[in-house]
Amino acid sequence: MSDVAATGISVLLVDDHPIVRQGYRRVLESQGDLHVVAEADNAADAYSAFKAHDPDVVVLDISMPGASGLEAIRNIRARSPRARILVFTMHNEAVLVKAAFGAGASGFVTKSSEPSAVVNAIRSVARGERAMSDDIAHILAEDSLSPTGSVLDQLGEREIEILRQFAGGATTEEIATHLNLSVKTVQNYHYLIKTKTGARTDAQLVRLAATCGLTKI
Amino acid sequence: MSDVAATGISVLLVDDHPIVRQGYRRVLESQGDLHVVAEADNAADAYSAFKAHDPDVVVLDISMPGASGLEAIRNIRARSPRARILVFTMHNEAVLVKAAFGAGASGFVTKSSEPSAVVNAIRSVARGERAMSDDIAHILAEDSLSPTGSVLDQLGEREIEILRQFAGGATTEEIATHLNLSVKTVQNYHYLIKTKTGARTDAQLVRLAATCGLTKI
DNA sequence: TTGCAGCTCGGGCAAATTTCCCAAGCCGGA
DNA sequence: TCCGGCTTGGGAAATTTGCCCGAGCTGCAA
Repeated sequence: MSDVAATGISVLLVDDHPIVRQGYRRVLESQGDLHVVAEADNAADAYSAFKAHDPDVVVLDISMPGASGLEAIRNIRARSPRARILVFTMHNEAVLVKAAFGAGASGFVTKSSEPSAVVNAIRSVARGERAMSDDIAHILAEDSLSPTGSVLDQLGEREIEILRQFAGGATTEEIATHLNLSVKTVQNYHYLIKTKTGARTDAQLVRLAATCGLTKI
Repeated sequence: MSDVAATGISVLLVDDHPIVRQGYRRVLESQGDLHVVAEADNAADAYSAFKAHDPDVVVLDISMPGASGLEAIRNIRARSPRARILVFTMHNEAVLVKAAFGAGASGFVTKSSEPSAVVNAIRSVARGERAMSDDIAHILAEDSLSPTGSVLDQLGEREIEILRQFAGGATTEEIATHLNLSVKTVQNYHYLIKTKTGARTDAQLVRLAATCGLTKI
């Protein structure tokens, strides 16, 4: 990590698609000061690659739906709190952004950003600054103005877990079994989640979970 | 299009994320024989870029859930039936693959493929051959062995319409009103669709509709 | 032409689920 | 300590599902 200005910025690239990784690698290395020292295609490998290479910045581009992205952030930060992690994803839900920063990310950039914005974000993060793309800033700004907050953060941990499993296609009984709860309790959560989120339909619930990155489709 | 061997292969890149596009561009151009002559980030632009540049191959990487990807394929093929289109996406549903080929795609490669597989697919498609990545071939093979066929084409027109509205978040009553049907009829369709598709849950139904491009999320 | 097959539309009725309302234990903060 | 929020579930009415049924229509094929 030492002298960034002199040695350039070492980057660990995490993305589950090989070609995408190769593409990013070329874009980043064409900048001169950015060097991709390792790649990974899943959370576990990302963690071991981080331990092995101690990069200045981790660019995390996993599809994110599962909590695996957040877990990867937490794992890395738990090991080395000075790690700089830039989340780079196509998702732009306020909840997800907040969750990422809460888990310890230093930056959040969407794929719709210009390449220059991305490399600048990497440099900012490497300097220890917080970074986010314009669209993310707007989304967070909107979110902070809305009195309701952002749909999902009005849900408790248990509610989120049940919503995730439900949106994943599990039946009420299956969820009850998984979580060792009474069917009645799961039914009540189901109802509670619907009223809290304002979803009138199971389908709306699934869409909500999907747009929030709670589940992938 | 003329002499591919001598002039190389001209490529139109369609993807909604600029950095992803730039990454692909670099990967492709490093091959020597592949030249990215234009880029587009949506279906409409893809069509006009195609008209303007008449590329040998269109590499189409839109996120695809919406039908816009299929429409882009149909539009381009309608204008010039000899167009070669290689779909390049993270989705790997058999229905989607079939739909893409049905719409006139020449190839289908997933993002989990190796970069070499992708560039080889582009070359194959440019030669007029059909191309698909190994995982897609397996998925189609599996699908062809399943007696059920491809999930959605066992549904009637009305069933598909009701599934679309349902997955879009409409209640049973709303659907009945929209289509001027009895609530009971819609309920019966709902049930029928579930049994036909094998979905045990409304959530699974929504996911099915989404992966089939019936609804976007 | 007849007849079969499949789609569309809905009734009926028991079983299951959802919808609300309520209560109790637990825990963290004021 | 007390309040508020999370978690866990019971109860009962209302609604929906699951499944079976019939009827009208269309197209296709014998």
